[in-house]
Amino acid sequence: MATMDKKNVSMNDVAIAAGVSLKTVSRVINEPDSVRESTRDRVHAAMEALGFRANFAARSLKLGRYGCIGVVLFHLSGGAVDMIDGIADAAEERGFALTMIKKCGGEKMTLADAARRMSQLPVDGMIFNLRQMVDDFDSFEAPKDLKTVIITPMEHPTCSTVSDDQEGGARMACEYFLNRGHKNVYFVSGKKESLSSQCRMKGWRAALETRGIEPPEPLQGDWNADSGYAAGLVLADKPDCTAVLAANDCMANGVMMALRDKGLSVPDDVSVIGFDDELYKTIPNSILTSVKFRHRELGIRALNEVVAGLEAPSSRSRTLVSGVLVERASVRDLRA
Amino acid sequence: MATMDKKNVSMNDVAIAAGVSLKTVSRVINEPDSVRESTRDRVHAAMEALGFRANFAARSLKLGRYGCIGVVLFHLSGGAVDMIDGIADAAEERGFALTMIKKCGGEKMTLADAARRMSQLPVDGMIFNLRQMVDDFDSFEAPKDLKTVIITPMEHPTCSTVSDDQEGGARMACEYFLNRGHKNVYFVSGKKESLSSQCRMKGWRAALETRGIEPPEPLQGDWNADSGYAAGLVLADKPDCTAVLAANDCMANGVMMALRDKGLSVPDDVSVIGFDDELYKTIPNSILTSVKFRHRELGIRALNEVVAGLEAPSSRSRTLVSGVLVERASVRDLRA
DNA sequence: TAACGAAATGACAACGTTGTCATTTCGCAA
DNA sequence: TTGCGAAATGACAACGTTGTCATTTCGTTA
Repeated sequence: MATMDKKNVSMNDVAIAAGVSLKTVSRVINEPDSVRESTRDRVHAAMEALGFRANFAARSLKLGRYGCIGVVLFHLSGGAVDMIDGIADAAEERGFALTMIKKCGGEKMTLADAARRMSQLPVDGMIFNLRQMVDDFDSFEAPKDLKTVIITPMEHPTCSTVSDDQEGGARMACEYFLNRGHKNVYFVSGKKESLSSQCRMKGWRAALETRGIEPPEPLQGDWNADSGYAAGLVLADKPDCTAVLAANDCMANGVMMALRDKGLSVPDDVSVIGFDDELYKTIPNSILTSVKFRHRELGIRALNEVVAGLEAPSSRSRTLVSGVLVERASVRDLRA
Repeated sequence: MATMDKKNVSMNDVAIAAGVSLKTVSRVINEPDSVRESTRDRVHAAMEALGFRANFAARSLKLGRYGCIGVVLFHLSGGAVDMIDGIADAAEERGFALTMIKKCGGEKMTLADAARRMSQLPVDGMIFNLRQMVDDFDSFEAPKDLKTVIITPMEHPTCSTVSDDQEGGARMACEYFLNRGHKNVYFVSGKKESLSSQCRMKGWRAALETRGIEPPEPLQGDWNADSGYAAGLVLADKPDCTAVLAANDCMANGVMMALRDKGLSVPDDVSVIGFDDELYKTIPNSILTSVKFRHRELGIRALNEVVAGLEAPSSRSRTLVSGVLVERASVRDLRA
């Protein structure tokens, strides 16, 4: 039995109900201190009574900004949760909301298409979460008035980028092996098209070559344990294989299981390192040493980068978030 | 060296450049067929030349809607990725974008607070992803003009809800045991505050009681493998324990490892079922039978429910998305 | 009490679209 | 050519805010 007069209650309605001008209502919302307390109370009472809610569209139209950051998901993988979590938290902290769309697969998976769609939405800047290669990566130009940050390990000619230091993480793991007397490191990759996998492989290769070691042929996996197991069976037969770097923990676990099934011990016979440090969730007393990336931190950095660039959309920076080696017992020190 | 005249190009600028009226530009965008082809081309050319992008705020203000659905994340867990994926896909398909905010922990974690924030943002309706209890759940009333769907296993007095049928899934798993001759089923729970865990436990209890079986004391876990391992050590000593239902796959794996370490075989001595069907990703040749929930489907349903209710925000419905039992080899048929 | 500066409030335009309704232009038959 | 209905286009208001500037009210001092 409340007011059914109009669909939405406007500031004007509140103003009339409170016996003040529209502008005063506006002030109560935006600069409360400039309104006398008695007036303010009256307005608040009227807002409450009428169920007033400020109109986002009108406000944004006048202000020329939205208070929203766009997020484009090109790909949704496990690590993405933590990253989104970081983005969302950082956004909340800075008073921004997120506007999200998904552009997976299909012809539409280009940066240009995503940017076109985003720029029709309420956003002051945007973040692209790109985990695979897209056709127009190099040729893409972001809208000049919309700060754009791409989460990708590749460098972009005009946009800011943020990434885990996947390459550095892989290098770190290799050096960890080599510093403990291992003469070579085998590598089990993830899916071919994954940029993460490619970067991890690149880092592995670089680390070996730096030491003058010829990298052996990498084994192709698909992120899942079964492919790691298959790789492990092959590796078990290589007498020179004392160290294996797997592109994620699941495959590393597969490798370890295969080695054991072949009568080899980890770490006594073969040492193993994985990525993502998530095996402990699934395996009790897990011994797997693993390179962990701080996805949450990544998201936070990406958001901060966008917000920092709102005033200067054409600025460009490159941020790398380093990984951490979580040491457990899966690596043997051959020097001992 | 392009136009630096104004910050943003408006329809009016395009109209002048194309030598038509502002309204004609509007028509080119919204009802192209009502504009002569030659005129249309001229306008398109002008839009291209000036880099015109329609202003979201002005458009929404006039139309009275945003084309965005709000999503509130109260909690961000593993299954949430797939759910968000489903929501995003369904939204994309129906031409909606998502407006997302996070409300985790703290005093602010009430439905009322989330609704207040959301209703200041560009949204036509909203989805709350609620995996834990909040104080004001029962007393909460959604804004009358904003369709609200809550993803939660609990029924809500006024809002539509969507949920996995966690209870049914647990019941299904128990009956699977009982139908194969098991006389009792032990249960390993997840974290106490988790609604999922509570519902799974409820279903387990109900299934046993329906058959006149007194449910044994449930074992308290925390979702991770180590807690499952601890539970497994306890269960290994119970002579009447032939069947274990663990509230997720990680703990189920912990249980299995403990049983094996105690010299018991799965499934010969003890049968095990888990939840979420994700062990195969981490364990090669996994034998764990598991109840899988279709999180993606859940997200799709939630979004569709919101969109369907946009015109009638006060409508209310309850949707349950059933789980699926993925059969592997971890359950022994005692009748055989 | 008068005069004054500061504080509080108000009137009005503007943001960039779309809806309404009026006007112009077009194609075609007489 | 003229006339006519339909198609194409345009003028103007409106959506609900906030910024600008003018006006009113207040508290203080002379």
